[in-house]
Amino acid sequence: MKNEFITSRDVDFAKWYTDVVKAAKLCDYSNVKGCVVFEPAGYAIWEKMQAVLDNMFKETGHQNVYMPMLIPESLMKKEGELIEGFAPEVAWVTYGGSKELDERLCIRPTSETLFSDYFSNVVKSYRDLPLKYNQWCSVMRWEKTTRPFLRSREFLWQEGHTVHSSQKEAEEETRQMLNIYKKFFEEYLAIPVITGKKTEKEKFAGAEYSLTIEALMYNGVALQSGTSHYFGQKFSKAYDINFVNKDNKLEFAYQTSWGVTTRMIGALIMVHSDDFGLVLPPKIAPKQVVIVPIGNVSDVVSKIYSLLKNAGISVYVDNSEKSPGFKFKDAEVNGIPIRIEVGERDLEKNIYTVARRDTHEKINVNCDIDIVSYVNFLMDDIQNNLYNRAKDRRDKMTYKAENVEQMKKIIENNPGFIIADWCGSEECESSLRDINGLKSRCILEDEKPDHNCVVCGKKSKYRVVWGIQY
RNA sequence: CGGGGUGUAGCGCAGUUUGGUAGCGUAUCUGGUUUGGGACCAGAGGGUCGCAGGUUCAAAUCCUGUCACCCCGACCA
Repeated sequence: MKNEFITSRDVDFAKWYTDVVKAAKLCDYSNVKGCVVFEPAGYAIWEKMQAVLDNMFKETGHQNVYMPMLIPESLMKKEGELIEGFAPEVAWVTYGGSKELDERLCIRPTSETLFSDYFSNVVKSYRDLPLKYNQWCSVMRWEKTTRPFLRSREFLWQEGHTVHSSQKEAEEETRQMLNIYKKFFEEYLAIPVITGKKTEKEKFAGAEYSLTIEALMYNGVALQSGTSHYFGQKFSKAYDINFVNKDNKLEFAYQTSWGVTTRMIGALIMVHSDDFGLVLPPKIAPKQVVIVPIGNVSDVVSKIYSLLKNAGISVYVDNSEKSPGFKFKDAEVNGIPIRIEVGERDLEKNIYTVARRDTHEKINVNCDIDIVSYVNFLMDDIQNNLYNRAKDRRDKMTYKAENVEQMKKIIENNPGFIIADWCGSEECESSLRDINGLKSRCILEDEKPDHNCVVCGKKSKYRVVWGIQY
């Protein structure tokens, strides 16, 4: 029954992942390692994500802008931690035509420097603040190992950059954007996430602190899915972004940045999809319903099609020359949430056969029911089912550990999230890397540690989620 | 950067040991018959065998070099 072109995810997860990507035609490899071609099916998912997020950003007072792709080396180097963090993976432009450039230009790996430089020019007074900007663009990081959507050299993302006149307001912004990401993941992508603070070692280069949303994939591997950074005055001091405050004193501004990427497409695959191919939550699926006609049924098909389309449901009819069986498999591999089979044999009995992608259930539906309400009901149910299924799995794969031995045992048997208390020392944190590359995912801010440090046994400062990451 | 592997039709592969006309499956195209879980028959098109050099009457095959990609480590927002 399962798709013969797709390796089972329980046999070889990495192969399964690329099989699903290829079978659903989400992207194709290009001539440059780590740079992929986004094919229509993959780009449509991104456009849907963009539409929802962009609306959320605008509702919270953000405006879109666009910064250059190239950053002069001198500008890039003004803030020390950032360049130190990104230096190994930036790509440089050294020639303009045939002439070697006096100063080389880096292809943006992230745009803090450009935004900060711009902000320093335009921010004069507290009356100019806050500035709440976002840009949709691609960035480049010269990664050594690459995988479609999860880690590529060029990837698409949004990066929000804001400037505020007070620490409080900037920190509130950092929280707000993290919550927007959490809401987007849980309500639209149907992916439950853990939120928390990155450790000093894992935080963004140049940030005072970084907040993160962490999701757990089907195979128990963690995926850093979105981050929101509080910069305090680090960049404003390096780039001279100051303003006259209400007391007529010069003050450095407070900044944030936050971003999510096309990696979210990878998360959708690794959380929801199965051995039949892609599975998409209805709220993010570019195509929500497919109608498969069997035999001479065009009148009924066009009636259902119009009803659904006029109700704002994304529906298409598979009128290709292929056999019905092929169309069923095709709808499955492409992750269409609902398939309506309209066949002569069924119509004699006054029914349609409706198949849902998440459970593979086939339902006989009476032709007299209100098809629009039924499809809407089913989409809600699929959306909820996908979320609950992912959450149950994540909860089952979330463990507690009190010492290194327990952590080892857990990771070697069933990878997942491990909750364990930690003293806060970088030595203890780093030493856990020896266990299959175990890293801290985030500090749980709302929970207090009640055990000693898993590594050194001294008093704990934090309760931390650990995991193996992509 | 270290260890291993692979480059042959769009995709998946055989052929390399032992040098001798470039093959198979699938996809594509044409015609016909089909349609309830990846239809069938007949025909057709498609190749710098990763690249460069060498040995040879003759190289996908042997030798040397080189490049790319994949996997495992290391490294890494």
